[in-house]
Amino acid sequence: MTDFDLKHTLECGQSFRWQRFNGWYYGVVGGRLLKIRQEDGTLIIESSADESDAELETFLHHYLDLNRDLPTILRQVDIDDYIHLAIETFWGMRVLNQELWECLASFILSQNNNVPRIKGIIRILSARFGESLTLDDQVDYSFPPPEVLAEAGVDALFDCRMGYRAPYLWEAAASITAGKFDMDNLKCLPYVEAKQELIQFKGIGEKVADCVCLFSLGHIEALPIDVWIKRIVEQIYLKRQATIREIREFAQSYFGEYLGYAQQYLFHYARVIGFNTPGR
DNA sequence: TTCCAGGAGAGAG
DNA sequence: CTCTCTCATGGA
Repeated sequence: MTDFDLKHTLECGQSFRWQRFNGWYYGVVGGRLLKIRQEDGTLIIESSADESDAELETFLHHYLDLNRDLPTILRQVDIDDYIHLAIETFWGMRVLNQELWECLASFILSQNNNVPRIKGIIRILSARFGESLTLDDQVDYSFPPPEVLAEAGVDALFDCRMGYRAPYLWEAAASITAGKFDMDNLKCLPYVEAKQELIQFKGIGEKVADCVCLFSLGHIEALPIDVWIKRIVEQIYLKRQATIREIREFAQSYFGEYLGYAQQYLFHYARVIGFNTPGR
């Protein structure tokens, strides 16, 4: 395994489920609690589930997006000094393929919210409605499926401190439980159609739909435009205020088909390092 | 105290 | 179509 960095991949704000402890990353994926550590080119993994190494490896290869040719992608978007620094700094960071329902639900909760608090809400939600999983002395909880949250009711969700987003999450859970929305079909649709379907949910707009397309459905051309991406494009590239549409049109023509990957490097770099363009 | 966060819906114009 | 106001929460 090459061109992969576990730390950057799990800490760049695309997933809300991983936490570092004693040099390991613990997280729940696919109903199992995992602990992972990277030593140079190899990953050391333990699972709470009773499964074969081959099974786990296949799952993780897809989840961590290891099947994609990262150098080719990064070479293609490495076209100016600022993103070059981002790529250099976070080389090996990959865009995850997260589970659809958890990703959709998580990003409904993400609107007008910050990463630490999103993580907190998801932790409460999982602890209250998920199933307990144990690995070593660590305990965590699976993400509750739609039918469990639909059954729980809006008030119970509101008690998880998610504020006005509670009815959005509940309606999505109820609609999926009632069979009004086909999650498997969504995985088969091309980017533009998948995004269009996602926007039908109350509480999912263009930005959250793009997050689901990028972080779960494998559409690496998707561009979620949040306050950070808006600031980056305005300050670093356009050097003026711009509308969401202008930002999208610029970014698509500038970065091309791997826009989603470019976006994640820019997002993480701006948040962690800042907006200073390399003096030259 | 006010501002901000991986925004979106409702209403006005 | 675009612009503005509002929404619950907690940390800075």
